[in-house]
Amino acid sequence: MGITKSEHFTDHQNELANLLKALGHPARVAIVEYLIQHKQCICGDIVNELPLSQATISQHLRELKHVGIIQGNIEGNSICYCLNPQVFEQITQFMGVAIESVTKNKCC
Amino acid sequence: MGITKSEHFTDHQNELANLLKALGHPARVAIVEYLIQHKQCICGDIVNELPLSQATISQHLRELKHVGIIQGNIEGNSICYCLNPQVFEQITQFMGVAIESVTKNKCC
DNA sequence: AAATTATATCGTAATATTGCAATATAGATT
DNA sequence: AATCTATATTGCAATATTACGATATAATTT
Repeated sequence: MGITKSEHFTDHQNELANLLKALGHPARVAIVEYLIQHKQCICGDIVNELPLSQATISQHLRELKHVGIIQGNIEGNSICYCLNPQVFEQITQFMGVAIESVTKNKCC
Repeated sequence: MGITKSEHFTDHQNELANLLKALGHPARVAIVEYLIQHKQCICGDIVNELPLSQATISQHLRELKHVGIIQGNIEGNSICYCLNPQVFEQITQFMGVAIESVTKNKCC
């Protein structure tokens, strides 16, 4: 079907899944890595850096923005994007719970 | 197109994206959460727990297994699945780098 | 105000994902 | 060996994603 039955899952499960899905594309990982490595984060720089068209990059940026991974601020006629640390902490917390669980009881 | 241009990205970017993508679905988050909460992790239990058909659960389990998030061990005629902590550590590390980067230089 | 620069959106084609019924496989039990 | 139980696979329909050219929008500069 291609349609995810979101209504059957908890808000937390849907939110976390949306975050992880947004990060689950190499171009978007590359964008986040670019933002990690550079203090300046003008959209055009990312377009020059990645082997994708301007339209495609813009689309990926919109997805990252939509789930709150990045935020964009208008600076003249360009847009400065930066990371929102909260979402990374949310993901880290989930990973931590998973790791802790496994160290406590390794069933197989 | 729907086709991701993996060849343009680094192995690390592709691997990380594949991991995150595999976790980027509420049913798979729910499966991982089930494995976190229970010591027993028989596939059939997950089928009973989640509002999806056996075929669909099996498909999600295969995806999680394929990227190494879970591993399955045969136990009689059923299969015991469990989490692989390494992948969670890999994700945590990336999140840590992102968080560290933002605290150092917040550009917007 | 016209031209330039930077980013977003639209439209569309190609491919991927999701979900399930039906069926296959494989170990366990009778 | 026939049956039962548990899981995987196949086939298919519906929907989502990815990518990009073309175009729109909006601020900047000439």
